[in-house]
This record gives sequence, structure tokens and C-alpha cells, in this order.
Amino acid sequence: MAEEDLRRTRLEKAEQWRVHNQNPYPYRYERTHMAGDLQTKYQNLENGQQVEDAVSVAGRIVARRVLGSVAFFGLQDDSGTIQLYFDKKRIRESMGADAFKWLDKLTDTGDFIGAHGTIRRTERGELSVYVHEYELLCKSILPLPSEYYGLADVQKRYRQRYLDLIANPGVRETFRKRALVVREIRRFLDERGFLEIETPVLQTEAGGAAARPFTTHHNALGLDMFLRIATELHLKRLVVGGFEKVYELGRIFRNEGISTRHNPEFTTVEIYEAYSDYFDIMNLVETLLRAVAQKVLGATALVCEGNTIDLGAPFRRITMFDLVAEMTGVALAGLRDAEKAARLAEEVGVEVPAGASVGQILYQLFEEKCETQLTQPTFVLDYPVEISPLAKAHRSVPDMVERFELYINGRETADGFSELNDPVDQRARLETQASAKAAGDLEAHPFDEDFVTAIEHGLPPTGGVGIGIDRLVMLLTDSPSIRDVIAFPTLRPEAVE
RNA sequence: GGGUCGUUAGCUCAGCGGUAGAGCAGGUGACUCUUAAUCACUUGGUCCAGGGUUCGAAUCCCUGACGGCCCA
Repeated sequence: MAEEDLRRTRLEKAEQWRVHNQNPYPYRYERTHMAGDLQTKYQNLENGQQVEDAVSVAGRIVARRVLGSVAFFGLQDDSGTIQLYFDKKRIRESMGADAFKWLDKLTDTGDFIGAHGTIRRTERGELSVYVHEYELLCKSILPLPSEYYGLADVQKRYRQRYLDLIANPGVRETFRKRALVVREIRRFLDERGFLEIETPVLQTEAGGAAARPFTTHHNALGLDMFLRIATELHLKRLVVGGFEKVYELGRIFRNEGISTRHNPEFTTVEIYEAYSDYFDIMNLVETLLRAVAQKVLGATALVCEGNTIDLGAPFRRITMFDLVAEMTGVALAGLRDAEKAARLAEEVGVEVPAGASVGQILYQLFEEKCETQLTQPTFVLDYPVEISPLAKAHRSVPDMVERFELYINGRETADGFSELNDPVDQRARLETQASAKAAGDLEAHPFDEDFVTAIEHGLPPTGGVGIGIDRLVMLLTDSPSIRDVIAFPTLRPEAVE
């Protein structure tokens, strides 16, 4: 039947309720119990047994089976499902002659209903509310996806996520876990004395990461502005200002392609701690991830994409030099001759652009040959200075900085460093970035004078890290696409006629 | 951005050059313990859009839209 006809049929049913003096859109319902709690409470009730405990439940009708003088409805609420058992005789006695007929003729799956009755487990073992009285709470006028097949159309799942949530069990669970992850991270940090401070989303310079920003415009100021691509530069200003432990968990925006691992808006938590270096921060991250997994999954081992991943064991820590040497056989440590490094890279099949430095070649080897193979949690240490303009120079290795990235299941999950607090070095690094930007590098960092000024006032020794919440949730829920962990992922609008 | 696959009833899908189909949902009727209830009858289509080839196109070709997957 055409959608228009289905809608009309249901609108007529709504009208019939009005004719019978029932508002199909009433204002409230006095619910006493949740479906999931009842399932737990009466799990030992035997088939065919009933108790006289009075309950009122409310939710969406997700299944309907009317057998003539008896009816079974599946009711879904936020906590789970429970069956409603209607007996024509009983409904007639408590609600009048036509009440059972209305139930049969004027309700559909998708409607919301409230039901008051007693508890009974049917002969066939389904826990039910044996209904005395029911009340329509909302007449829906569009049909639900198939109860049996669920909703498979990927586009529809993302564009009409509410249908996905109703029809596909597991989707709700993913978003529930996401909320737990966020809550646990905040609890973990708050408990350790970190302060969450919100920093601007609208900025006149979008810095703190190598990425292209979204642009927007402030009308009253007549000013083009950018959406933030990181929270780093403002959080460090707060450390300059004397907040020694700060973090922000929130949305950032990067104007880049969309893939199973990238959404233009995504969530990170950035954490800064004064008087710490990147080793302290690695310890913090390791403890944090373990605590989150324990809270959300009840375990520190998990399975993602068929890989068993152990967050309980100490995370491996290895320098990028050593890792590249181990996985590709190319040993670049101590090498200063870029041309020789390029030849070594090409021998293992990695093409490097002309003029690339040893550091850039190292990083390229790492990206192409190592990254995706890091299944178990691995901190990769010490990055080339060229690609890390906000990290502090390495205390013992020239041309490198004290930076780590955490890889889990082949995906970058966290990025942290001993923060650069030498103002002269910081100014020079950003000047280099600004020249690259002027020369056409769209992802180069902009020069942020105000930030450099803050650093000139003195940033104590500080360690910091950013953790990708979306990727962490993907890991913990075994979701293959970032769209599975973002309720409303970015999609092109459908064509309008 | 490139390659590739997909888009047919409200949902899930078949049909792949000769009158658009099935199951579920919907409608009518039967049925007092169903579980994808069952049984009978039945309504429902811009076959993503536009162009082309053909006596004839959901089907073949081209262009476009949106999406999945792989690659960058």
C-alpha cells in the first residue's frame, strides 16, 4: 500500500479515537514500572504463574498479535521489552464493551500505549502484563520497519536514526556505551583533580593541529572566523594562567574527506598536566583506557574486528626509529644523509618526495609500513620535529621531539607530548609552519601571535594528550565505521526535487 | 578525488529485452496462550532522475544524484 494510504488509514484511526472520546495524543501517563526491571524482578516466575502485583507500563507497540478474544502486544520502553496480554472478557469488564475492539481495530505497531494490570508469565513462557486497563498515548501515522528484518538500508539508518534505534537492537547499546565512555573519562579526570574548562569553538585562527578548518562569518563584527580543529592552544593558555590540570571533552571540526574513520565533526578529550612529561602522560592514558574499558565492558580484554585486544597488559612502548627498523629493516637512527635515507626507503617500496628530510622519510615509512599492523596497544615514541611544531625538543635525540601516538587495532587513538614551552623555539617552529602555509600547504599551522605571547609569559613543564573519543568507542563496541558511533553522521543532503 | 557495487511496494528482497512479483506490514473476515501466530480474500508501484538504443527498456548504453566498499 502506498505510504499516503497508510498514513490516511492511521489518521482515520486517530479520528475514531476522538469519536470515542479518547484523545489520541494525551499529556501524561503515570508509569510505575520499566519493562527491563520487571523482566529482572520476575525472572523466576514459572510458566502459567501469575501474581497480583499491580503495575503500569508505557512504551511503543513493536509487535501485535490479535487472536480473536485475546491479544498479545510487544511493548518496548527505554529499558527493554515486555508483553501485554489482553483478554477480551477482562478488558470488557474493566473498560466497557468496545474497548477490546478498539484495541484490535485502532492500534498499530509504532503507537505508544500505557497499560495497567498484573504480572503473569504465559503458558509459553513470555512475561506479560495481564492488562486491566490500557490507554493510547500516541497514535503514530507512519509504519515501522519490518519487525523481523529490521532496517537494513544504510542510508535510511543514518538519515532516520530513530528508525534504526527502534528496529535494530544493538544500536541503542552502542550509544549507551558511548555515553558511559564519556561519563567515565570525566569521572576519572575529575577524581584526579583535573578541571574541565570550555574553550572557544569560534576562532579567528584555527590552530593546534595539521588540518583544514571550516570557515564561517560573524556578521556584527564583519569578521571571517573558523571552527576549531583542536582545543590545544587554549588549554595551554589555561596552564599558563595557573590551572595545572585541565581538560576539555568536546567537538572539533576538520574540513576533510569522509570515510569509515573520518567524520567532519568528531569528539576529542585533550588533557594537560603541569610538571609532567610525555612519560607521565602515557601512564595516565594507559590507566584511563583500562578504567574506561573496565567500566564499559566489565573487562580489559576485548574483541574488535576479530582481533583480541588486551588493554590490561602494559602497553608496548617503542621509538619510531626502532619500530621502523623492526618492521621494515630500514635503520635510520643517527642517519643525517637524507638522500641515503630516501634510497633505503625506496628499497622497501616506499616512494618519497624529492627533498624530504630524514624525519619525513622516517614518518612516511612508519605510516605506510607499520601503522596498520599495530594491533595491540602500542605507544610509538619520538617524532620528527618537522611534523610536530607544538612538541618539545627531545632531551637526547637531535631533530626529534618528545611525542607519542597510541595505536590500537591499527588505528591512531591518542597523540601526546611533552609540551613545547621554550618560547623562542615555539616562535621559530610556528614561523616555519606559517611559511609553509604561505607557500600553499593548506594543512600547515597558522601563526598565532596571541598563543606565542602566552608561552612567552611562561608555560611550566607540561605534558598533554588528545584522545579520539569516536575511535575509542569504535574499539569498545567493535564498530567498523565511525558512522556507527555518531548518532547523526555527516551525509550529503538528499536531492530535492 | 579514483575504482567498484548498489538504488524495484511502507519494510526485506526477487525479476536482468516481451503485460512489474513474493514475504511481511496495511484492509476485510475467522480464531481465548501468541512469539516472524495461523487460515481465507484483498489494496498497494515516477522500478533513483534525465537522455539514448530498440517494434518493445526495471532490464542494454550515456550523464547525473545519493549511498556502501576498496584505494588516495
